[in-house]
Amino acid sequence: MTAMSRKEKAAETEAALKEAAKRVFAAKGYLNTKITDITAEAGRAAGSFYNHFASKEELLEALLDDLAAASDVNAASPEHIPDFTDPQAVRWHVREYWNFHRDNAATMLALRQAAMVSDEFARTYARFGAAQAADLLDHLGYITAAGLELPASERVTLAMMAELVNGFAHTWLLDPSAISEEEAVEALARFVYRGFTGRDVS
Amino acid sequence: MTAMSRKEKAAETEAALKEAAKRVFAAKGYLNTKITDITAEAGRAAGSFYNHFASKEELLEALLDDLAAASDVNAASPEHIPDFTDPQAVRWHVREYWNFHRDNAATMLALRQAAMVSDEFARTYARFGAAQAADLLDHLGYITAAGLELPASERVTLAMMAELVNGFAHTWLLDPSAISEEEAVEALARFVYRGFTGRDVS
DNA sequence: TGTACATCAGTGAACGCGCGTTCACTGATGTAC
DNA sequence: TGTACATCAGTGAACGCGCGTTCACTGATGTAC
Repeated sequence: MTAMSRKEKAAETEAALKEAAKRVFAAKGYLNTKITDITAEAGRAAGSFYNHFASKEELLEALLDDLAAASDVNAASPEHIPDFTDPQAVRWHVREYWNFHRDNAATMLALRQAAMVSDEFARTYARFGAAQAADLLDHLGYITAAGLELPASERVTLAMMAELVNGFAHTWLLDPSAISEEEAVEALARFVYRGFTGRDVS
Repeated sequence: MTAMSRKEKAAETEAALKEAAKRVFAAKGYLNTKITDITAEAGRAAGSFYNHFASKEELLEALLDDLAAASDVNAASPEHIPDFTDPQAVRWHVREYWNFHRDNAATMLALRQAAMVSDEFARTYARFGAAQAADLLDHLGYITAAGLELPASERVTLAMMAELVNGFAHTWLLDPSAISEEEAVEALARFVYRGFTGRDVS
């Protein structure tokens, strides 16, 4: 281990705490995790935690900031098709959500758990859902423009989709052996496409 | 207040604690509720709780037992149609789930929250889902028998439906003003029917 | 380049708050004779 | 029917555990001159 400046050392400890937190959250859940579980996993003293975060809540907020920063990167992809009358477009979006949940499983689990006990995080969680929905609103327009009928208003239709995809991904993460990712994405995409359009994929 | 036998008095206190618990769970959630919140709401002393329940977990189990006993009553209804190629049959089942969640909102919320921190309750929650699914397995047979294709295997299809209906009902209970119950049931029924059959309701 | 002092990240034992749980006590109901 | 004692539901102050949080201390890095 080479010599480090103070800033470097502090940044490294902070990163170690965040990574340790994600591992511990994934293993035993956010609500069951004690501050000392995180510091122990990170190989630091208990007091060190408070040099970087005022509380477990603040650490979670930091994780959420990281997550928001990371997901901005792959926002505009060339494969993106907004026309939801095309099953491929729906499948692509479902896969995006799926990958997001899989890649950020620990943080999303923590957020869902935190939302159960804190109004603050409940609002944050709702904001996540609203942001997802906003991106898709115009995509539904292609369906009505093609003369097809949504199952409900745009807002409610998107809420149902979010519940289905997020909930299924969350449940899958608790037992990943139940079904392969490809099967899961395919099943969700087909269910959602049918729900949206009232017709089958083929 | 007329004189009561010991048994009667104890039963009344136990009932009062359960009812108080449901009110407090609904107001602030299971995980945020302290034993003394329940006894205060019930108008009893803190120590009284332990004459009836060894812990908050045991109280929740008692609530779940009550719930199971109550739901056995209206099991076989004359309106029940198992043929899921009929949109009415799907709508009827969705409404049943919806009513169940609405009528037992506090207990179901508590169960969902308890499942986040306890493997024991996570298993109980999973058992609830499995019991729902078992009742519907043969209903899906009507769809394949009619030459229609499910979006995935029977097991996965039912898991998706459960996620959608339970999740949406749960979210709705947090903000019942967003949409009327009739609209919610209609939207869910249509989405599910389309997802199951690949065709529209009409 | 060297010395003296300041600053800071990290440490871990100790503190103290919150809340679950206990228990000696009260008053009422049940039982024995 | 009456008396004496036993039993039990309920009470609430007090106890104590668990865990978040603090803080005096250490050793290393940064700064002043």
